[in-house]
Amino acid sequence: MTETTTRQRIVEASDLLFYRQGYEHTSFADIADAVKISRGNFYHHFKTKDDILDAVIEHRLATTESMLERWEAAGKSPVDRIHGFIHMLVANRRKIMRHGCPVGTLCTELSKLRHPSREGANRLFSLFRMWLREQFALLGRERDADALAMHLLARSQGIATLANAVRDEEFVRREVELLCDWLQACAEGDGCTRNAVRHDCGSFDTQGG
Amino acid sequence: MTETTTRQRIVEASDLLFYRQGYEHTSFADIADAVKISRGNFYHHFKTKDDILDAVIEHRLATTESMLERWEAAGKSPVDRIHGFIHMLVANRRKIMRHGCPVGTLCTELSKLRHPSREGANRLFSLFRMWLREQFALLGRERDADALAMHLLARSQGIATLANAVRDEEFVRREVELLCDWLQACAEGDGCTRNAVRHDCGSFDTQGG
DNA sequence: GACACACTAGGACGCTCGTCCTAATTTCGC
DNA sequence: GCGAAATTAGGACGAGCGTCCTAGTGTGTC
Repeated sequence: MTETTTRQRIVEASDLLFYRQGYEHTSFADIADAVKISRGNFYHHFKTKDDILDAVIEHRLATTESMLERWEAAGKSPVDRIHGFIHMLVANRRKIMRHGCPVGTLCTELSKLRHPSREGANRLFSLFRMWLREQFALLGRERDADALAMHLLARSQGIATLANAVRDEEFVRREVELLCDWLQACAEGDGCTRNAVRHDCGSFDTQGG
Repeated sequence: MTETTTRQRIVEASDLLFYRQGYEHTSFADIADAVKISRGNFYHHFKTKDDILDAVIEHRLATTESMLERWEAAGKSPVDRIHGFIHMLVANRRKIMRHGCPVGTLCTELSKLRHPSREGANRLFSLFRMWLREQFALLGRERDADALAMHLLARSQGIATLANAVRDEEFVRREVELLCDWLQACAEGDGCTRNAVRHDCGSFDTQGG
């Protein structure tokens, strides 16, 4: 009882701190302060800091999954549901401008740290990717559903990264409207994966390591 | 002479390490190993680690500026030059898949650390932004040149972030082709900032923050 | 009331970090 | 060649880190 409560509080406080300050920059002391327990008490709930990270990732996976299920139930059409995804950028714009996207920034940090849980964090991306892919398939875009999902994910990540850097709310608004236009176009079939003329920009160079 | 050389070597080694491992995760010992000098020797060249970071940012600003000047000279038309920017994603795709975008990941990290040099790093974004804005203006898009520049920056950032997460070269190739299509459309006037029908996705919610 | 067990507090441990000091070595103008 | 300045090496220092131990407190069972 109190075990799960304290553990839960540790996970949720860590979740927030990892998001705001980054994983590496958050210390046991920070978490202990937030949860108001003694530092030595951690060992009873988590063996190592990495264990806390894993619990945070599991927690995020669970909340994301249930959020997607809610969207699934709430949206009447695939367009509605994808629109719900896009709308996240608007609803959370203040957090995003302050701390970036929780998923993207965590994956980026763990990648730099070459952290074992890197792949675990990537599963958060996969969750969104699979869900979006399904929505685009329902939209009649079975053939390029995955490409469309990845495209939307990338656009969202880019908006979050730049919004965090320049802190421009108008920019977020503008880009979200563009995404809505794009979604509309997707629904009408003339979407965006390789619809127009081809340039010769596909010839890859070999420099760079 | 040897002063500037050693200092230069410290800056360049730090530049690379900050990119690969992140600023916080890189220690004096790491840099000393890379430059092959003793740890105590740093103090003669830089007072603090933050000073090294500032020097690295200045160094990146300088190299970026000269790169943009080279593009300026090499590209025959604005489309050519913007295409050069987009092509960066292809030329550096391996580095990007391994470590993300040098500019974006640094800005994101310094933002989380609430680091004083955060704004300095953002100037790297500004450099690209102003350059791209000028190119779009020359393309006859004076009125929305800045929006187009920001849009392209965001798309690039998103591609870099996701490429780093999923490590999918085909994804990069595909998205770069989409960017080329988009650039072509921009050049033909029917670009992308608010061209299509309007949805009601502009009504901002107030939750979050 | 005794016992087992979950939980907590506080601090010790060894390590790495950024910083800073001092002494040796090199460089270079004169 | 000499002296001053620049440069280097090596290590000391205190602080903060993640980890781990131990003693103490509560709680429920028989």
